[in-house]
Amino acid sequence: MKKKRETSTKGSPGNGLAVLDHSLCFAVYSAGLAFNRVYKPILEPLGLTYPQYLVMVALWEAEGQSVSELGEHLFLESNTLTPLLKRLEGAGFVSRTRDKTDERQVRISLTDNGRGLLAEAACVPGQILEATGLTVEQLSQLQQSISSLRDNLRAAVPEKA
Amino acid sequence: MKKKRETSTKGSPGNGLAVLDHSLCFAVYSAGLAFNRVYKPILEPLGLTYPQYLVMVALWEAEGQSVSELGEHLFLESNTLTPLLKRLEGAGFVSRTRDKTDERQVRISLTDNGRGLLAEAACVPGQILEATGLTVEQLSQLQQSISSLRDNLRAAVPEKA
DNA sequence: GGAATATAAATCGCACACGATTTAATCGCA
DNA sequence: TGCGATTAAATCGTGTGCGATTTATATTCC
Repeated sequence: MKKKRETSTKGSPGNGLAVLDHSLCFAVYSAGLAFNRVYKPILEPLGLTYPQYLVMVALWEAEGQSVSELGEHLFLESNTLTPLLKRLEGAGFVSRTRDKTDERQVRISLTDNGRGLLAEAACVPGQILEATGLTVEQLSQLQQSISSLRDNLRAAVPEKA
Repeated sequence: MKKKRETSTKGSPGNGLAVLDHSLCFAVYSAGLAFNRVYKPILEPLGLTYPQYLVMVALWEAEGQSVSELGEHLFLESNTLTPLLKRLEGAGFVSRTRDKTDERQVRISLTDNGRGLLAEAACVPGQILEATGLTVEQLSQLQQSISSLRDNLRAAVPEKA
């Protein structure tokens, strides 16, 4: 009798798949933790956490984004970003001002300190690349695969709007 | 003049690499968030968060692990696990008892409810697999790449012990 | 123009992660 | 045997993530 192979992947675990895709989720989860631990000592001298660093990267690319726009880039919402941005403001890296033409929106600008931090952060990517132990080609390929996975996952969750 | 290729990847960003490896970190980060959002509505009926589910999976595989042993499997420490395990205990899924032969260790056992949850969770992996939109082959390959990346990253951080 | 609706941030509560410290138990070794 | 060193959990404080709600502003549409 040959091994049964379901035509649909939906439902019905119980073959060896459970461990496998636990493993993908867990791999992503634990890789995220590991990245955090690599970034922490590197970002600490700059006075940034990793999520704060991501926000700064986004702002170095495009200053003056609203909270929502930042959220679209980072896949975060105001309930996460607002307190984070207030900490960045408290640290003197950004300023938060209501949009004159739409007072509902808060525009995030860089302070001189915030812009200056870019130079200090210049050495960060190289250190991270080093820690990954990957070639640039592997890194690029993996980035594409994971981004694509992320987009699939996002598409699988009903829109919250 | 042919393109210069540093013999050492250390330091020296400024070429196009910065964006690239931001992107790998960010891909992992945002894929982790996305997985969480997929898991949340699936695990909610079971009364578990994703980290709690990981702990339960580890315990379904091997009951009676100490907090440290769980931590080695999940790459977490007691400062994270202790409160999480207390919540699982409060929910009636596990019991925490001091090891008789070494009272420093706390052994985590499953309650009948905790063991019974395995049957209810049987449908979870299939739903997650579905959400990834990947074939089993892609999934397996990606899992290996990311796990390997994680191990590289972990090796790059000095041991805390 | 004004009430109902929609939208953008902010707020609140809960559950992770994790550095740093504390508490309790065991081990090592003279 | 006993005491310093080591180890295992737990505790504490800070910073995310996020569901749910609230507040303030803008839009819609009659």
